[in-house]
Amino acid sequence: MGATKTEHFTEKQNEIAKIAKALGHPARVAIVEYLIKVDTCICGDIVNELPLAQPTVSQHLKELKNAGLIKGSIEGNSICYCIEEKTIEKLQDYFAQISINLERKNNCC
Amino acid sequence: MGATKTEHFTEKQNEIAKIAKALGHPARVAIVEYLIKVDTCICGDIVNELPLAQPTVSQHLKELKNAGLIKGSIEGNSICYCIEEKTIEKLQDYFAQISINLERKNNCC
DNA sequence: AATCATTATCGTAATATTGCAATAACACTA
DNA sequence: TAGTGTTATTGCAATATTACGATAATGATT
Repeated sequence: MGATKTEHFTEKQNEIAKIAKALGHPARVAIVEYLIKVDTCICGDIVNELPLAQPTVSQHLKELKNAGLIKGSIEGNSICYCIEEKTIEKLQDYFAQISINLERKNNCC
Repeated sequence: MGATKTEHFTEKQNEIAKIAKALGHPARVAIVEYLIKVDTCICGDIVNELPLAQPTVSQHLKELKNAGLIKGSIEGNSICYCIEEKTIEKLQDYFAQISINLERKNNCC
């Protein structure tokens, strides 16, 4: 045991969980926020922005990429990372939809 | 090592990461969706809705409660669980803000 | 070609998560 | 109070995550 039973849940549920999980670490939240703050794709400067060692940052970037939250393209001797807007949008839509459904709720608690 | 270095990040980043982490498992996404779908607080019927054993569900509920996504109140011999709307709102606001910032971005990729 | 700068991968240790059987705790009911 | 139904806790095994030193890989610079 110890492995998540993904097969029992819907594709959408697994998708949301995957994206949420990628944002389930403050370093990765910080990376995403930084990419948005600098207002452009960033080439070779993410490691210095974080209080973590280079391999650790690299691993976090990999996970964000794997979840589709960022994309990276090789640019000379460094790598340009930027936000994958579609995925952020997907999350936003999801929570917006949830909020709409919540408003219809007859608050019983 | 192995423990997250929360002390190096902002309170907001840790807060968002904590909520996102709680949603980083399809079973917990399913629980939240179910609580919203039934359109009311639900008393003693969550275990049957999930393809997991009762102790596992109980643990997931505990984590959702710990992250502030749901709240439970004792109601006779079962427990009423419902969505903590404030927390969902917090997430929604966060992603809405991010999306606004993204729109201002000069898309370079 | 040698060096430098940047990022990725490997290997490893510490810790956390996932899942469940067994059991406990609790309130209701007969 | 014995029994029933519901939820929580404990204890454990399997797996995943987090972090980083060492090292490799890659492209640019000299």
